[in-house]
Amino acid sequence: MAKRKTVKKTVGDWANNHDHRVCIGDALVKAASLCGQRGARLTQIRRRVLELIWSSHRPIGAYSLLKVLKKERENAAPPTVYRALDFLLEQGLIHRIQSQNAFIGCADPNHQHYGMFLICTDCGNAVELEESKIDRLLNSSALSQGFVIESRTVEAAGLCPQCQIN
Amino acid sequence: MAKRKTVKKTVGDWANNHDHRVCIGDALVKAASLCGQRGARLTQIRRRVLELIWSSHRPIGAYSLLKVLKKERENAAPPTVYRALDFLLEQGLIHRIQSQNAFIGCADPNHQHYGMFLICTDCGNAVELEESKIDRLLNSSALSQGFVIESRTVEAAGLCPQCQIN
DNA sequence: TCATAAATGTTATATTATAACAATAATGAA
DNA sequence: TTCATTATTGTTATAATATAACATTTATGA
Repeated sequence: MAKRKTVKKTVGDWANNHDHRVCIGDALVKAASLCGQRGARLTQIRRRVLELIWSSHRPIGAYSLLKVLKKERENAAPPTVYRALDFLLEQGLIHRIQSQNAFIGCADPNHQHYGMFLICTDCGNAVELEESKIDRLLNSSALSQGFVIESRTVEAAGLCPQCQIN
Repeated sequence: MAKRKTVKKTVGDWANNHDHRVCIGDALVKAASLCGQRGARLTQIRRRVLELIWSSHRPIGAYSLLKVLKKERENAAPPTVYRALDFLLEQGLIHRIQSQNAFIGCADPNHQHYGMFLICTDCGNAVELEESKIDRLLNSSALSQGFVIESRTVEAAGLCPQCQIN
C-alpha cells in the first residue's frame, strides 16, 4: 500500500481505497458520449442497467439486475433486462463473464475489445487484464494450427492481493 | 493436406480424415485405466455418458446427452446426466466449455489441466491448445497485479482450417 | 402530422442446473 | 457370510438463466 500513489486507478487497484462514485460517473459519462457519437440511444432503462452493473466491480447476473429494476418499474421483466444487456454488449459498454453468466462494466469502452478478466474467488471483484500480449500469443498459437480466431473468452479465477492477506 | 502424414493425430487434425472410432476407444480405455488406478468407479452410466461425449469433437450439452440417454434408460433424468458429468469433470476426463454450457472429452486426461480450446464457429469442432506458454503469460500478467490464479477459462472461437476453405 | 422504425410491454416458454429425499447397489469390517 | 456403511442411482420438484412472439408505445424524420 505504500506505493499506492503510483498505482493507476482503473486496474490493479482491486476496488479498494477508491471513490467508487467516480467509477460510476465516468462510466455513465463515457457511455453517453459514445452513444451520442454513434447515434445509439442510451435510453433511461439502458442507462439505469449500466448504472446498476457499475454499482460494484463484481459481475452481476441478469436476474439480480431485474430484482432491483422491478422496484423502480413494475413493468420490468426478463426481456427488459436482456434487451438492455444486449444493447450494452453491442456498444461495448459491458462485458459478459462466461464463467458466471454475469455482466460487468467495461473499463475502456472507447477501445473495442472482448475483455480478459481476473476474478477474485473471495471478494468477487473482477478487473480487466492487459490483452495485447496474451492475444498475440493466442493468435500465433491458433495460427500454428491454421485456426483463425474471431473472438475469445479469457477468465482467470484466483485470489486478489487484498484477499490473499485475509 | 499434403503434410497430413506428419501431423499429430490428436490435435490439429480438426476431426477430418481420422478414424474416430479410435478416439472413442482410446478415451474409454484411458478412462477405465485412470479410474482403476484411483479407485474411482466408472459405472455404466458414467462410461456411457463419456462415450456419448466422445461421439464427436463438438462440445455437447447436458440435455442433448439426456435425450440420447433416455432412449436407453427410461429412468434417465437431469440429475442422472449432471452427476455423471460432475464425476467425469472431477476425474479430468472431460472439460466444460463455458461459452457454450457444454462438455467435451479431454484429450489428455493423464495430465491434470483445465484445458484451453479453439472452437470452430462453422463445424463446431473444438480442439485443445497447448497451454504452457499462455498459462505462463497469464500467470505473470496476473502476478504483476499481485493476483494469484487458481483456475482459468480460455476459449477462442473462429474458423478452423477446413472451414476457411468452404 | 403522419408513416416508419425503434423501443418497450406482456405473456409464455425454452434451456440449463440443482435441491432434497428415497431406494438400491457396492464395499469392507466383523 | 452378514451386516453396517457409503456410494450410486431414482424420483420429484424447482431454481436460475435466457429467448420467442406478438402487442403497444414512443421517438424520428420525411
